[in-house]
Amino acid sequence: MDRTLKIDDLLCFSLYSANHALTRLYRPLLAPLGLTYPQYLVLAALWEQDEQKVSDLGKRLVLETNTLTPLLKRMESAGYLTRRRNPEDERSLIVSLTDKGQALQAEAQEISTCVIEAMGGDLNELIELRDRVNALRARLDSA
Amino acid sequence: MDRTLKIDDLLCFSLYSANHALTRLYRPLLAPLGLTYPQYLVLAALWEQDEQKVSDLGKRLVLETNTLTPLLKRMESAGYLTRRRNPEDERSLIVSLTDKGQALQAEAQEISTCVIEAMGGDLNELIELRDRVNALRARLDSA
DNA sequence: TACGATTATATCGTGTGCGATGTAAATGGA
DNA sequence: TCCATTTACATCGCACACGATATAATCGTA
Repeated sequence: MDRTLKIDDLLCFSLYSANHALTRLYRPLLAPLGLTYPQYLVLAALWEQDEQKVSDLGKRLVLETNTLTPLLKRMESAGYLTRRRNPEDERSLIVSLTDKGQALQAEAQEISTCVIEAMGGDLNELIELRDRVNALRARLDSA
Repeated sequence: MDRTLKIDDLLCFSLYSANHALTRLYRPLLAPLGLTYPQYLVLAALWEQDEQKVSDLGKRLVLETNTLTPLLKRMESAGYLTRRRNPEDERSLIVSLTDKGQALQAEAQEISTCVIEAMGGDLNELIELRDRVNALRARLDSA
């Protein structure tokens, strides 16, 4: 019997669906902060390393400028970050956290706790799953 | 040391990013058929069981009617399926494959082969990963 | 049977994602 | 120096995804 067809569809659908479930989980947690999940990821990237170029954020999050530019403008309007031209290369734009953007990191700790709670399982299991999913993503990216 | 913060973000980001990578993988494979990945999932659901109500598809794919209605209309325009009122309950709509929609199942076999190839690894590993991701999704849905 | 509540789908607005294309700054020979 | 090429970001159009809301059909119950 050929098991080929279903496995692919179902693993793909698992990831698709788990991703939606996560977004649904984050939505009410982030809504009070006026953030969407992709916006939260941008903040997380900037908490890790402030003052990044748009292209750096794009590499880190694997998003194109046609996604990032309007997203960053919305976050700038909301007062979470600033965008200024790079004096050393006027083509590029440097994205920096505002005080308000910095301050959110503390609240994010609580959100993380909620999310881990909802994901159940122990941390080791989650870490192992993360590594396996990352390995799959790496294979897909190099394909 | 508190490892709490990063793990959550990175597992969530892993899923988010792996999902995007999969979509990018499918795009060029589905483009010749004029299909998007969510549309392909609808076809897959109908190949499994034809003549489903919109609400059935919504449950299967975990999508709301505000997503499905326009998507199904596009697929109807493309000639892959038909939408007709349920004579037994005029509120509901029955979605059925056309011959053209049925015929695509054969081509999907090739796409699956490409996708499994790109995901590398052996089938057992992919199946195990699928089960773990599904278990996570189940925990998230019940939270 | 009348009618408020429920159910199934549709519509609207906003925010991603991304292919295709545009624009300005920087780069690299000839 | 000149100018074609490349690079970095912006803009446009289309397709999800979903909260909020609308509408029509059905159901439940007095």
